[in-house]
Amino acid sequence: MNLKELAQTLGLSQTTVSRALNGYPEVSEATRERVLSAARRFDYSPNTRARSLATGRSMTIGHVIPVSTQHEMVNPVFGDFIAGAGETYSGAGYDMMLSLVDDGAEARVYRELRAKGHVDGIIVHGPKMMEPRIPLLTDLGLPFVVHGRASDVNLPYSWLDVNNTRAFRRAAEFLLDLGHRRIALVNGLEEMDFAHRRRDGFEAALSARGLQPDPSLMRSGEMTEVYGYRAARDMLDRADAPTAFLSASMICAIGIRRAIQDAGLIMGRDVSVITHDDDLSYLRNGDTVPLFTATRSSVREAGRRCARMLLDLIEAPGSGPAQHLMEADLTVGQSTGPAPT
Amino acid sequence: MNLKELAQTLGLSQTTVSRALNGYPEVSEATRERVLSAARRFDYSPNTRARSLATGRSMTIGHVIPVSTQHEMVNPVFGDFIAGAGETYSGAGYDMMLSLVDDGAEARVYRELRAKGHVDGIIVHGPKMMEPRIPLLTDLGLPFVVHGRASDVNLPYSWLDVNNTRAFRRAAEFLLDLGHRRIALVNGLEEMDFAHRRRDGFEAALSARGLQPDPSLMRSGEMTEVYGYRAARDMLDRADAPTAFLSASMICAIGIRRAIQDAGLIMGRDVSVITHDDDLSYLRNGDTVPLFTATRSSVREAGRRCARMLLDLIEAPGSGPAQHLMEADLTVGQSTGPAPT
DNA sequence: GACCGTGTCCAAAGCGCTTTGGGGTGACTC
DNA sequence: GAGTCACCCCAAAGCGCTTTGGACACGGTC
Repeated sequence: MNLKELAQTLGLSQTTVSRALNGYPEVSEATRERVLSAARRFDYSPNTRARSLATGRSMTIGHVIPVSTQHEMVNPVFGDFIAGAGETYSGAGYDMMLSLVDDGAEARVYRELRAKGHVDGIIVHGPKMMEPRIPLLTDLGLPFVVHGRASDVNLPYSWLDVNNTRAFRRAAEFLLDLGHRRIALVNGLEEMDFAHRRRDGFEAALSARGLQPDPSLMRSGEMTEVYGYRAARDMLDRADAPTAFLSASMICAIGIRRAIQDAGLIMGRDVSVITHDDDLSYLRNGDTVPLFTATRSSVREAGRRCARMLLDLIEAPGSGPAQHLMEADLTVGQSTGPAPT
Repeated sequence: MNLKELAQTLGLSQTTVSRALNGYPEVSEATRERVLSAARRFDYSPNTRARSLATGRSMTIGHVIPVSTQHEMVNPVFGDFIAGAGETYSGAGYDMMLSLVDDGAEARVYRELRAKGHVDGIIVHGPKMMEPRIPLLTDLGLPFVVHGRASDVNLPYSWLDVNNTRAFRRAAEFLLDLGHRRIALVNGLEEMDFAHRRRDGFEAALSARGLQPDPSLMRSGEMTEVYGYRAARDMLDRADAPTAFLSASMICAIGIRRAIQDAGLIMGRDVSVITHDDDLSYLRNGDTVPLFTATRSSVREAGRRCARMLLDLIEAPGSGPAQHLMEADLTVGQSTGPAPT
């Protein structure tokens, strides 16, 4: 059933039917009722392609996920982020489009998305420190919101980020207060902006206590379980092993815990661990008592808010870029304790 | 830049330009070259909405993800599945659309997708045993492929599934061969078809050895770390604790491992664990030596193949439904050993 | 009665593309 | 030299919707 047929059935023009359905005032209440009930009866809903061709709006948001072919890794927070964003979209009548793009081919994809008119806006995932996508999208005039930030970009743009620096600074201070002096950082890839900021926070905390960060206690890599395990295993094998770990993600932390156990040590007693916790639905941090001491910030909530920001940007284009910084809260769990003497 | 402008610039008609770009034979090679190079130069790519309005094909595949509002859980395998499917799509010029739908509202969403003409086909995720979506989609005439199967549906339809029954049967036999007699099953939600099949395989293995499955050793729930932990903790606390666990997912298994350790036991010596392993990119099963003995089947590969099946179905509608069963292989890791005497 | 709103509806253009149904040109046959 | 093909190209219709620019009727004003 399309508009034409529906109009014919009702003995009305397409114009009137369209207006009735879209809530325009130029149509009497009686007619509107008649149209609406017929639309329901015949299960009519307007063809999106035709509509968006006519309006110039696609009512679709694009998510471009960089997939590095070397690593073949899909960020595990992605599902939760999408779930949050999806809630906002479906409430507002938007659809969500996913493009998985090889690292590096992003420029082409953005240009295409723009030219094809496929999306009204874009969420940028996984910004690096110097993020060429930001000037590119600004240039293309496509509304976008970055999940995260890019330190080395000077343009104004919309972003939503967790206060990574402060979170990791506090976490490090917490460990220092417990007497730990040799603290390891098992970080994400440091070309990623968030990882860089976390390292900054970590180093700032050490420096404030007059400690030199030890490069041999800092690792950077993709946040898998195996990476966490190897990094921790490696450092624990040393004579001057760290007494505490700061981990970039729950998954890493699970690897670190495994390494601690394999070394015959006990987490929370012999070795302390603090991790960042994205509050993933399938990987909650313990039960009533948190398993890990953690800096927590819900990535699902981030998804909801990013989406909201983007829709606002699309619907009020004049409003200019907005920024939003979420604070992570430090919850104390069983994985930390005083430094062994 | 749109087709009209491009045609004007070249001094050709829209028809010719369109045909040149789409590889029709009615246009000379010289002209085609001229058109293609101009298209590149002006960064032209056809407006998808207009094109799909004209062709009746949207070149988009829909993924409808059920999100139960009670559980708020996004299946962690989802990211990897999508990554696999995405590879196939982008190779074939298809886009991917995601709809997150409250459990139960799916019927409405499918109808809408159909009426709006938004997608050419659909991947059905997470089929239950009696899956109303299958008759519905058949009825709507929308091509679809199910990732998984639905035991209680008698219509012919396309699916791709892992041989869950055999995988769990083999895993259970492996444990039985090691002398285990009290084996626990930490299963997924048993209304899900895959969980049901796994249970079948498990029970079949026991029965074949003349053992009665003990209902108090079988749990069913959403496959989170905490669920695995609780289930195992619970059972290990009993006087007649199981000596082995069969786990529905890596994430569960991590929880089970934690419970074993908390109970002061050693995995692989005191208690054995076999898990199903979806080969997630961020959660590889150990390093050179597999951590867990596992039935492994790559969900990313499943995504690739499901997508391929769907595209085939769309491009050759007459071909009828296809089925594909993937076998999981059993890899032996450090988590299993002879039953303690 | 002429004029002006106001409320309700409609015809037709246009969004950017594909595709149908020719049309013109030159080479080749007989 | 007329007829026949290829070959290359074009004008225009149509996909299903929104939106512009009226048209028409009816009541109220002066």
